[in-house]
Amino acid sequence: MRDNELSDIRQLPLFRSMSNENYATLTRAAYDQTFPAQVQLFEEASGADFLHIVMDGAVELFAGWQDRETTLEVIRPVTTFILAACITDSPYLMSARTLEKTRIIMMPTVDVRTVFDKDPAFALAAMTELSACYRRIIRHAKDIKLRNARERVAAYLLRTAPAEPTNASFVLPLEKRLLASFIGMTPESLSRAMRSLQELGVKVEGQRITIANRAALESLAHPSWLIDGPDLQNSQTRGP
Amino acid sequence: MRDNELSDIRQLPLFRSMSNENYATLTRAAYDQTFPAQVQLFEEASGADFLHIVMDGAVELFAGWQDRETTLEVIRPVTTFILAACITDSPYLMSARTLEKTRIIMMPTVDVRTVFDKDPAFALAAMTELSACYRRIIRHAKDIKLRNARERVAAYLLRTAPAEPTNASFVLPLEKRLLASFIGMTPESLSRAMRSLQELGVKVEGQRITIANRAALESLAHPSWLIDGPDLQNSQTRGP
DNA sequence: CGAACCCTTGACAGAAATCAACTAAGGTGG
DNA sequence: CCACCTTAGTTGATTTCTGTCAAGGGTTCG
Repeated sequence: MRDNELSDIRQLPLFRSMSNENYATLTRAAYDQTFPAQVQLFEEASGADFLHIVMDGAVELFAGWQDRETTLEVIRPVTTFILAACITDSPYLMSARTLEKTRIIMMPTVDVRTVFDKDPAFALAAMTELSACYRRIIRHAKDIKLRNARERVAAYLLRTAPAEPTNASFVLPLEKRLLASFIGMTPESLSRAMRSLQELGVKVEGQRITIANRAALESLAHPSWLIDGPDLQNSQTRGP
Repeated sequence: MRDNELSDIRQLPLFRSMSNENYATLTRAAYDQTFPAQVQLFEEASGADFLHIVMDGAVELFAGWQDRETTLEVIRPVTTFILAACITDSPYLMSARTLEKTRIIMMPTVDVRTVFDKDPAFALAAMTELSACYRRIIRHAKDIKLRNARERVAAYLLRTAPAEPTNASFVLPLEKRLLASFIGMTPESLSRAMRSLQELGVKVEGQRITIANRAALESLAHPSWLIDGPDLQNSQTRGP
């Protein structure tokens, strides 16, 4: 890897506090590759040989069953993914594909485990990272199990919209068909849900969304910090 | 805590390989309590003050939103829970209640974090444990998002049924209303789903289930190691 | 015995998926 | 530059699935 990339990664919470020596071990055998869009990086059930880090672009983590498929997560820079499979040396439970042109650092899992064993700072950072992943997917499960389709769309819009200015418009960071898969519905249902939200002051112009009446949307979605995550400002509802 | 309990816990993967000294630190301030059924141990959004370990009985992890509620997990002995909230010192994302008379060890999270920082063996064990939790909830999300209600019930029966003898009967480890909540449906829907599975050779007599035709059930549920977990023997379907 | 509570069943309503058709936008190649 | 093709998105009609509401049976337990 080139030096400037090295320093980029070095700043990540996962690597920030570890020793230089161990960091060198990790990066020595790492690959840095740029993939075009729609490339499958790995397939569920295959062995976890690398810890992946998205430096640029976007990666979809998805899973299939029979002829169905669902998106579990979309990874954006700068973030690691599949840490859990790495640590336990287990097969992936999800497949990964690039959504756009994407640059990825791949570190051999053997190195990750080696360094994990001898660098307490890295161990702590890895644990923190994995805890965050765990809590994210718990939230996702709650979103799916507790809210209906329309409520999920409303909540997604609220947590995706910029906090300031309050009623600003923004562009969906995901293709609608992908968003539909992520929040557990068909593209048709998403389209209809968005349409129905127009009566609550949501304007939809292609990828651009304008929330004219945040309060109305909130009274439907009841955004909660316990489901929508810490990034969402308007999360008064802390209790059930 | 009494000595015999200490040795019980000591055998857990999480504590097995750590030093005696650090183990002593962890257990010194730990509580050992036995609760009756239907006691709420903690509520989502509250601070994670203790790492919990179920020694006996069963604990439900659930979450509420508006007037709805869903079960995320049922913990049975001997297992820890809410490690992630412990490590990150964040509020719980789930509430917990006992399902029956339950004995629980509670270790102050401050001690857990202290020991985590200085005992690499414990750090590794904790990471392994958390990875397993992460992968379990990923599987749960896949189950919910990829299968419909009837398929989820069929898959649950297959993964709960003893592997040998093939067509033995068994008793559901969960109340049906709880099972329904766990696999994301209403009790009424579960009841109907079970009824409809009778034509596939499933006998339902109260809590006792008999699978007369495993193959028929499998052709509906398509059990997969990637969703139903490593405990399920009949998980040929490794690919999508 | 009565009071809960779990489970089941039936009737119904509502939600969401499916199937199909159509539009619009973007890219390709003649 | 335009015709063509592909694909995302939308819309409508319809079916399927699932939740809701209501009632009744059975069990447990005080």
